Amino acid sequence: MPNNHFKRGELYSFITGKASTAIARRLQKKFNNAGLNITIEQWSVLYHLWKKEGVSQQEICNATFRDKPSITRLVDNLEKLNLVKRVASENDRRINLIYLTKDAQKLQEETMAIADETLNDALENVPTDKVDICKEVLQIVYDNLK
Amino acid sequence: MPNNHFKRGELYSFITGKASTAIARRLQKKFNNAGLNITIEQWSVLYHLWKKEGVSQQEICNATFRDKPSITRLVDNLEKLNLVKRVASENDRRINLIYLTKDAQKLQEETMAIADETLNDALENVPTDKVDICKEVLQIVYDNLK
DNA sequence: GGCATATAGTTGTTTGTGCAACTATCCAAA
DNA sequence: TTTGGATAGTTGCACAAACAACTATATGCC
Repeated sequence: MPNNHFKRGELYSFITGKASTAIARRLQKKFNNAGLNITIEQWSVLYHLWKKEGVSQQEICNATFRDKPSITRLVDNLEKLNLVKRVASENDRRINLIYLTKDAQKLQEETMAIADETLNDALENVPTDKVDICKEVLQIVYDNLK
Repeated sequence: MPNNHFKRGELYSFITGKASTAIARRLQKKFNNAGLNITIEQWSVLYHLWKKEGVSQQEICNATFRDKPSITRLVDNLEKLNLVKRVASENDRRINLIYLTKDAQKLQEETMAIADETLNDALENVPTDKVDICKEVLQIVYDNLK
């Protein structure tokens, strides 16, 4: 039995990711309270577009660890909210390049401040070095399963 | 600025819980490959019932960090699969007590072995002390946001 | 007893996810 | 140049989560 064997009683909360669920719920509530009419999933797509826009849906899939149908529908909903636009690529007509609208640009500052605040809430009383170890472990877990 | 302030570029994967998502997907695949026709969410309910059955739906809500409608529907689906039964409480007719069927009892050994295996896959090359720190951090995060 | 309030559970709606099947386009090799 | 395989994106389906609104039952207080 390897020394990293997990005790059964602890399986559950690790698998369900209750901590990340709690963070997501808190962030969503703060968006709602601020009158921001977007879901955290939509926000996570905008998050990547603020870093780099004019990317294909496939690139968004890779960046956000989602499959193609999920991104199709998130982009559909973001388009309905007038936050992004699909623009057919001239070089390759299979590709939609996704661009931000002015409305979406306006959201960046406010939502990022709320997200910062949320993570500060979450990590209160957690020493920085332990946060670093936690991130390291989660990254290895992700790589192990990729 | 508190010393636990999170750098913006790292917000995202923490919030989305990509590690726990990856674990969940791996576990679901192993269930499917083993011909087990249940979702991980259904399994997470069974997981608690194996520890203690004959509990109310509300108790399952608390144990699994879900709201009541989610549990209503998970129990609906588990009932359709003939894995649990709702039994009206005699003391309090508002309450459904949830019991496992024989079919569900048979699933315990096999699915727990698969879950163990999945976590061993996930935690390969992660030293035990770092796993412990990670769990500790995630627990504090959860408590901070509760 | 009767009423207000709390609690247990259900239902409807919107949104998101994962999978499979599908269309359209591109590219490379015969 | 045609054809076969790869890639980008969409659609249908089943399942799940969050929220609000609802029903039914229990409880505590007058």
